Amino acid sequence: MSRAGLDDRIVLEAALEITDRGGLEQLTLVAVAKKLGVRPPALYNHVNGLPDLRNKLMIDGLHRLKDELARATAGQTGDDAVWAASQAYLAFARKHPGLYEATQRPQHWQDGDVQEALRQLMDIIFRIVSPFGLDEEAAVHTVRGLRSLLHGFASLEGQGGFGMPLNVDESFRFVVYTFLAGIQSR
Amino acid sequence: MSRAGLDDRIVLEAALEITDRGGLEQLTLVAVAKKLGVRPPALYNHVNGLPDLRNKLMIDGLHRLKDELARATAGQTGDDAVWAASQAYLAFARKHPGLYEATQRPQHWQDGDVQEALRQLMDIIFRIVSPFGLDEEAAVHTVRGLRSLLHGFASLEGQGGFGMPLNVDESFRFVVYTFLAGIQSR
DNA sequence: TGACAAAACTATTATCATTAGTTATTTTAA
DNA sequence: TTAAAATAACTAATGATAATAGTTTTGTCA
Repeated sequence: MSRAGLDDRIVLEAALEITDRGGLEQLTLVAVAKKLGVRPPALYNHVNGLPDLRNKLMIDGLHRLKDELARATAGQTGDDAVWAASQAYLAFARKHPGLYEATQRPQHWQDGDVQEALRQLMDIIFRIVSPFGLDEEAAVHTVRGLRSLLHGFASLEGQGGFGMPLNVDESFRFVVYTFLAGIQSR
Repeated sequence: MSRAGLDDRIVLEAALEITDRGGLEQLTLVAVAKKLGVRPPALYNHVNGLPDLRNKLMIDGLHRLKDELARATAGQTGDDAVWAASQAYLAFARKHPGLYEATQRPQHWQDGDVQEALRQLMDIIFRIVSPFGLDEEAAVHTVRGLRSLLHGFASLEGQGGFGMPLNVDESFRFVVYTFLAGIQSR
């Protein structure tokens, strides 16, 4: 029988690779087990079924995204910070399409760990817009707008939704700075 | 045996209701068959398997969305047209969460009917921003931004992603007009 | 070294999509 | 009006997947 020496982390890592390669739909226990050279039931020693695996993937993705945003914006402020965060956000979605997709699945938002990961992510975004000196309501609106813009762009691009033959990076810059200009003009 | 009197349209309608009620994940042939009082294989007389059904749902959703946008913006221009289209877009995503979700699945974007439906949808959005007198590149950037904003907002809201206790409709107005203000300031 | 916990296994059940082959019902055309 | 063809449904069977139960092997530690 010779143990495979699995581990929660190893299982998650395998799930991540499968998901980034083929999308969240490709993530099955059979696929993970095959990748790890093990029979599907063996995974239940490390993960509580497929929904739990998806959930862990979501939490992992949220933490990674938060870390990327924190790193990218360290020491920056104002428009620069927003632009740095935007670039980091899109880069993350591009580098980890499956993980990013997993991050956007609301199935388990009642889960405590998910909520905590989300809270930390939101914290960072609020901190990024705080130098704009907006009142509390406007700050919430602005954060919602920024999230919408970033998620919408990443999501559409990931789906191949931008068909026109025009550089996508330029569009991204245009779009983020347009939104920033709109904020300034209020 | 007494025929059930099915029909492509009836099957699609049943699929739509199931999807809007429980999300795209809930759409199974078993569920559709049960709803129609029929055994699953009977559906193959009207639909070429589950992928085809999802595809038809996508096309149907794109056409409906396009029609809503066209209707909402008829006779309007400038910021008013953008705002009217934005409201119609969000209203559609709210009224048909499952159908909207199906619309955003890129699985079959090589399908000719899907491309045609998308083209028509894009046509309308381009027509809406055309009065802004942007050059060709800026128009593409702007359309990409508007789509990102609308899709991102609809998607996040649909996932329950806006947790703060602040009116979501106000945020939507704020966000759309902020983007518009950004366009003007360029 | 022997007991126990952990990790893997086999076997099984249930759900779903799909295909093959069959039967009943319409529709069409002679 | 009726026989043939097309259509719509069915039953049965297969294959993929998730999940559970029960068993066996492997480490670890007192």
